[in-house]
This record gives sequence, structure tokens and C-alpha cells, in this order.
Amino acid sequence: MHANVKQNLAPLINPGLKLACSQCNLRELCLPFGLSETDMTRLDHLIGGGRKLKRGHHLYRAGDPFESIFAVKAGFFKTDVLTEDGRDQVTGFQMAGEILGMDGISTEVHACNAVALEDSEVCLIPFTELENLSSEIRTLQHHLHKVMSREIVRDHGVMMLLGTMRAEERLAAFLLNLSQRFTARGYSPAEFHLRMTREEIGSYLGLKLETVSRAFSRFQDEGLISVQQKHIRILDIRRLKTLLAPPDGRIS
Amino acid sequence: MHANVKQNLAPLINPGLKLACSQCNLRELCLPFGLSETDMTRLDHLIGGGRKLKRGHHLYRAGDPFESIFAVKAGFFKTDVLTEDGRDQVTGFQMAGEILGMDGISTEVHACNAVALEDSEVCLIPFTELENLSSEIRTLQHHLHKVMSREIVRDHGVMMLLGTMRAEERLAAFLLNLSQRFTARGYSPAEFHLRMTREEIGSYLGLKLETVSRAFSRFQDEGLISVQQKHIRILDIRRLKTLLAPPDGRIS
DNA sequence: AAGTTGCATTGACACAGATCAAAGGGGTAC
DNA sequence: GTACCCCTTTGATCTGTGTCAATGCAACTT
Repeated sequence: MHANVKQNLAPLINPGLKLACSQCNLRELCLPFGLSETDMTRLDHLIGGGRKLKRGHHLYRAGDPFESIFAVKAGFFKTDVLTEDGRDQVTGFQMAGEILGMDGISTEVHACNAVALEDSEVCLIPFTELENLSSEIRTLQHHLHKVMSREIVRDHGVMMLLGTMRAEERLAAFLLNLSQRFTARGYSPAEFHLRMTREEIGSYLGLKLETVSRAFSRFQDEGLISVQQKHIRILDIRRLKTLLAPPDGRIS
Repeated sequence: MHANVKQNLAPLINPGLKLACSQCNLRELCLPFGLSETDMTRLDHLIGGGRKLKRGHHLYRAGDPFESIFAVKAGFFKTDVLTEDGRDQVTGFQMAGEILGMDGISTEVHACNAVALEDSEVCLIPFTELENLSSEIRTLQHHLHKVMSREIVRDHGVMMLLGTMRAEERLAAFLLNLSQRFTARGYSPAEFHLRMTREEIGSYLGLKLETVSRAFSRFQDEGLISVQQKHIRILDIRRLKTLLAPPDGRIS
């Protein structure tokens, strides 16, 4: 299991990678959102430098002591949970501007693994210092709460997906979600490269990899998308969205 | 749909119900955990009184403006999400000492419905004031973050359940979780009353009510539990736990 | 006390998705 | 540049859970 994930060679923190939040083009998506110039400078001083990770390397592992949360500066991550009885599941995919590691706050120990799915870069945000600063900057405090709350709401969406949707609906929702997030980052809404395998998609969506593959093929046959390995092009986003409506289209 | 849920008659906030955190026997489970006497008194001043709800009444609805979070003082709640395409799913069941409403922080609007499953009572915690106070009391700030993080971790557990478990495993996990939470509150770990219907259990577990019912019956046939409508008695908790291990018992 | 109205149980059958299996293709490492 | 390995695709079959339907049970109402 996970033979494809290379060992983490403990990449070092590199202060040279430190790019001030105030200079970062992700600041509108990320933690500094809404901060004044002066407050953003204070946040700059707190960020503990950047960290680069090669594809396949762990940002953190379940069980690691919790010290920081991380902002994805570039690249793509997955998080997965592994229970003692041998089950494992991908709980999310994170892209630039998104925050990783908040699962560790409650127990002071990370509850899941975070793995880079391509060469990536994160900002390290020491959590105790973030709490210190956020008690002085109300905007920052409130935004941190919003970020955590958004994660809760997102998880509820995934629970809905896993609890009520059929395979094709799940995959459609997944593609639309990716499309929307890429759009928000200035990339094409219709054409993108999947960073994860069919198995990882399946794990996230509660499906087997064969089912994911078949659903992709069926979407392609129906002219909804074109698939070439990890290359996806959405051809008919409108029809893709209608897949999400349940068969009888009842409205409550 | 939801014809069984009575209309919310807008129960009023009752300052007379205000019981100080410092006097509450749930304080070790709830928000005041870890606070000093003096800090707890400050929290007391913030709590906006209690609110009683009859069974079937909404504490809040999706779309309501977000102003407060709530601590369950007594009773039992469910939260559910309802999407515009007509899907709905129970996202959680909350009992005494647990916090409700954190889904509303991110958008200033509640993202789900919260319904009392029995006559219940909550404490109202105005969120802006809580943020004010928590920026002065570091212990409170940190504990709030822990509570939110715990909710994220809990949701990941549910995602795991929905994504990887079979019907009987889901139900076993559900019963064990309830048992453990009742135990933490001083109730019997083995005997309890379900406050929710088979349909609500099914919605939470991503199953149809018939499947839930059949799984209960099979557990009873195998001597794991005894079921009489909503009355559950766990007869063999050890064997129930072994159900959670997947068939081949692989350990990663 | 009887009637009404959900809620729960149980059975028969259908089907979506899992499983098992085999072959092809593309990216990565050397 | 080449070879290997992993990822992906596709087919055939199996099975767990959903669906449809009917009956039973219990609590609440009048």
C-alpha cells in the first residue's frame, strides 16, 4: 500500500523562499484576505519561510506533532486519513491559496497525511504565533475563523456527495468543483490537468478506480468532456451541471 | 418532505434560563473547558441566555443570518443540509455539551438546519462577542479553535465511514460512537434511547431506512444488541467493535 | 377506548457498482 | 533514448444495497 509514495526526505525550511504576503498574488484567496497594509506586514513577519516539496513527498504525516498550518503557494496536495483497521481515504485536494493542517489543532497532532501531488511550495504559518497575532488583529482572527468554518462547510458538501450521489453525479460534481477552483485562480475553467490518479479520485469520491474510469469514458462518449489520461477538457459544462439534479428533479 | 417537522414558532430567548457556565455541569465538555474562575465569569456575562426548544422545532435554518453559535445544554439535535437540487442529508447529531452553528461563520449565513429531536435547551453564544472575549482570553481562543478543528476531524471520520464502510460497519460505528458519547456524559454505555428515526440514521450513514432496519435486525439475531423500536441495548460491545475491521484484517 | 398516523419490519426483485482479469499506453528513471 | 512499471481502460460476472410493496406496531388524538 502506498508503494507509489516516496519516502519523505525531510525537506528543510528555506527562509530564502520567504515571499511576503503583501507581495503574494494569492493574498486575496489566502489568509491575509482583507488585511490592511500595516497588518499584512505584521503577518509577513510571522510567516516562517517557505518550503518546497517534490512530488510524492509528505508535508506532514498523521501523528506528527502539530505546530503550523500551511498555505499552498504553488502546486497541488492531497490529504488522506488512515485508520488503524487499514482503511484509508482521501479527504481532500488542495491547491494554491488553500490552507492545510487545521485538523491538527484539536489534538496537537496531525490527524491526516498531506502529500504533494506535484512539485509544490507552501508557506509555513506557526499556529501559536498566528493565535497571538490574531488576538491583536481582529480582521485576521475573524478570517481564520472563516477559513476553518469554510472547511467544515466543504466537508458537509463531501458528506452529501458520498451519502446521496451516484457514481456519475459524484464525478460530475468533482469536475465542476475543480473547474470552479481553477477559474478562481485564473486558469481555464474548461481545460486542466488532473494531478491525481484514478485511484485517488475514487478514494475521495468513495468509488473504485474502475468505476471512475468508466464514468470518464461514458462522459466522453456522450460528448460532455474529452479525456486523455490526466488531461481533461470540459466540452459541455451546462449538461454536466444537469447531471447533478436527481432523476425526478423534485424541488423540496 | 419534512412534513413531520413542525413549524418553528420562533421560541423566544429567555434570560431567566441563564445558568452561568461556572455552575454548569457540562463545563468540562463545553466551551469553558480549561478556563480559570475569573475568566469563566467573563464568559458568563457573554452568554446571551438560554433557549428552550420543543421537539421538532428548528434552532436555526439554512439561510438564517448567522449571529450566534449554540451550546447544547440538554436534549438532542440533528443538523441537515438541503441542496437546491432536492438532496438532503443529516450531517450530524449533537448532544449535551456540543457546539452547534459553526457552519455559519464562513458566510455569515447558516449553511444547514438544526432541529431538536427531543425537548431541548441551548445556550446562546453571540459570536462577535465571543471573538472579542477570546482575543483577550488566550485559553478561550485556543479552545474555540480546538472545537472547530475537532469538528473538521469528526467530519473526516464521517467521510471515511461513507466512503469505505459497508452498511453493517457503518451502523456498528454509529452505535459505538453514540455509546462512547453517552458514556462521556455519565449515561450507560450499553443502553440508550435513539432520538432519531431509521430514516434519519440512514440519511446520516448514507443508507436507506430499510437497510438500517435490516442491519439492526441482523445484529439482534447475532446477539450483538437488542432492539425494541428506539430502545437499544448493546450486548456484546467487543464483537461489535470487531465488525469495524475490514474482512481481510490487513494492517496497512 | 378506538381511530389515525407515522414509524419499523420484512420480503421479493432489480441494478449500480465492486470484483476479478487481462491488455494497452504513457511517463519516468536510468 | 530506451525499457520498465504504473496507470488506465475495458470486459465479464458477482453482490450488496436500493427499490417497491405489504404488514405490523406504538404513540398520540379525540
